[in-house]
Amino acid sequence: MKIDPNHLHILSAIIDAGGLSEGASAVNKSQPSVSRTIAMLEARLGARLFEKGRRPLRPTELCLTLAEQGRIIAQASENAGQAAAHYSGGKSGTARIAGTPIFMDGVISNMMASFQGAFPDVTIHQSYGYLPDLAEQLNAGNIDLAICPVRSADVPAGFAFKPILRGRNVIACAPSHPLARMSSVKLTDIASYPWIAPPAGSPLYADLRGALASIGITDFRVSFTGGSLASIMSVMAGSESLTVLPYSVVFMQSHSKLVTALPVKLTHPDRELVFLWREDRPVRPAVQRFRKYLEGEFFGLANHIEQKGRTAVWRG
Amino acid sequence: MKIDPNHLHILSAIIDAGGLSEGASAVNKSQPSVSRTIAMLEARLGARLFEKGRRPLRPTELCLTLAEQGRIIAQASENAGQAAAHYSGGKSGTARIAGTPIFMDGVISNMMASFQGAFPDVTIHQSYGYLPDLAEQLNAGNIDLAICPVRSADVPAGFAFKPILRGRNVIACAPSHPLARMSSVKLTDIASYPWIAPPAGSPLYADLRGALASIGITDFRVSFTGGSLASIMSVMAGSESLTVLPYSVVFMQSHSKLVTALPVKLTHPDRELVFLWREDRPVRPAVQRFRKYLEGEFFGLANHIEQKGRTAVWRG
DNA sequence: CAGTTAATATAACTCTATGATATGAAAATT
DNA sequence: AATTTTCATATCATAGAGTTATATTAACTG
Repeated sequence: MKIDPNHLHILSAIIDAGGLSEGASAVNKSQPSVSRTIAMLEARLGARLFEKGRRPLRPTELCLTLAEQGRIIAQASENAGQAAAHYSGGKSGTARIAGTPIFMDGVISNMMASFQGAFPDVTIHQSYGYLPDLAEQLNAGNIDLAICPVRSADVPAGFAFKPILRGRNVIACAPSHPLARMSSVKLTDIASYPWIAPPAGSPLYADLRGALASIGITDFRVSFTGGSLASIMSVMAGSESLTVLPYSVVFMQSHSKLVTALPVKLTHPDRELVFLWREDRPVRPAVQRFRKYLEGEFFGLANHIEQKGRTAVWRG
Repeated sequence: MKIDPNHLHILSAIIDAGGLSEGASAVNKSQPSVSRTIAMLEARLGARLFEKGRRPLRPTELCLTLAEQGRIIAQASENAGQAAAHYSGGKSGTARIAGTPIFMDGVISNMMASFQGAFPDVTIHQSYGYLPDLAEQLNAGNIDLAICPVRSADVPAGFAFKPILRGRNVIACAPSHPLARMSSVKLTDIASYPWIAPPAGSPLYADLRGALASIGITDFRVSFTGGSLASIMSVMAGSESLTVLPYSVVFMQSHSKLVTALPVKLTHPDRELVFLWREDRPVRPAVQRFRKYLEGEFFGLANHIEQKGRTAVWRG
């Protein structure tokens, strides 16, 4: 015997509300509607659900048994509605994000942590890559959102993008570095220290060459290359090496007292940090919410950077 | 967001069956039907449930969440159907039965025990009473079925009844009783022993007087009166008292070695043991099944009684 | 890389179930 | 007995769900 889940739901509503009319309004239906529903159910079951001719409607034992299941159904339906609303509001779901390693580790990871605090039901899958790879992953549908520094003109066709931070590179070193205590840094001072080169293929590597060229340094010694942000930081802390990093990364990591920026004005790279996604694909709510969250974080970050950078870094 | 439980059920069926067409047949619907249902659901939710343009239908994470609830709903619905079928088949539910104490304790209780073994989900409420009280309880709807000895003509109006056993009383005593070893019992022997009188008001009490009168005994000494079957049996076992009991009771209790019937032929009472119920009230399946079960048991019992009684009791 | 196959989507139409309002009937209460 | 409360019934409109037939399209195959 197949019983319509809706009917069971109505049944439980009647029992719980303690009356046919009350039950009807509990499920947003009219009293005649549920009355007929019950009558049909009784006919199909071949058994009474309520004792005949008793005015405070008295449920049969079968009725109570079925109402029990109805309650389960109501709950499940409610849960489903909640889940859908949650999902549509971006409060649950999955966001798959990828970006260049230094930014992901140095900036985004912090923001992901606070996002997770606010939206614990959103699962974030993080991975790394540079522009060509990121574009490919987006095309394959393996990730939802990419974050990387790129020239607007270089954005491949078919992608939507949104700039979130202007590129601003600085020369970074350990706070204990001899140059870090000087109020102004001369180019000749810089030239004598070894350099940590970012991973080959990363935009930062090109930035390093460009930035040094802009201040007249064309010949420099590389003491360490490759590695993640964590290894760069470690090497920097234990040596007198210098490197070029986005100021946003230095800023976010400054609390760790492992890195500081030298007051040297480099020419800014012509790239911007942008969000990239496929414009033809629907954006899942969780991804949308995650992106909006990051945009907000980056907005605040950009202000802080402008403020502090002007006084502490670009004063020269 | 309110979601139709049926849709969730369909969703889970699709997931579990591993395809839209398979899912459709799993819920006894056509493929286009469920296809459209899914399309409508997606429209209402404003989110995809299956990834677009993938042929082995690939469910979205939201879809899986909702399908989970759908599975719960399917299960509940199934349970309800089972419960209804069980109930309609009389395999679950409640049967409220009442009868005269001696019969209930001496005969029915055994049958109830085996019935419970066969139908453990049927709840039996048992109570005691004599005809006037039983009729009242039936009228009030407090019990579903009464069992008591009654003359057909005495059945009150509005009641249906079904005879299940002809009245056959015997003189009962302990197996250790001096008379129990005699192959034929003379009236003068009987006259010298004390009697246990059944509860006043019970049909058996009248039977006792009538039975003894039929064999010429009008003056007898009552050593014990009232009490339940258990107390009568106890008193009988510890004394040389005699009593009158329905042979069915003696027969059913004979395994206990506490009681036996004397080979004395009493005139049978003009009452029969009958089922009584209100003919205007619907009979719940559990009650129906219980009554049918008892009828079967009594049919077998009647045969055994005829057989054994003829050789062991009424041989005189 | 056509061509085939299998699976899903769409179209067109029917019909049942459900919705609402108005109203009748009956139990419970006063 | 009158009144109130509560449930049942009648009638009609309509959305949803069912069907079959057919178009589309992803995946497979040689």
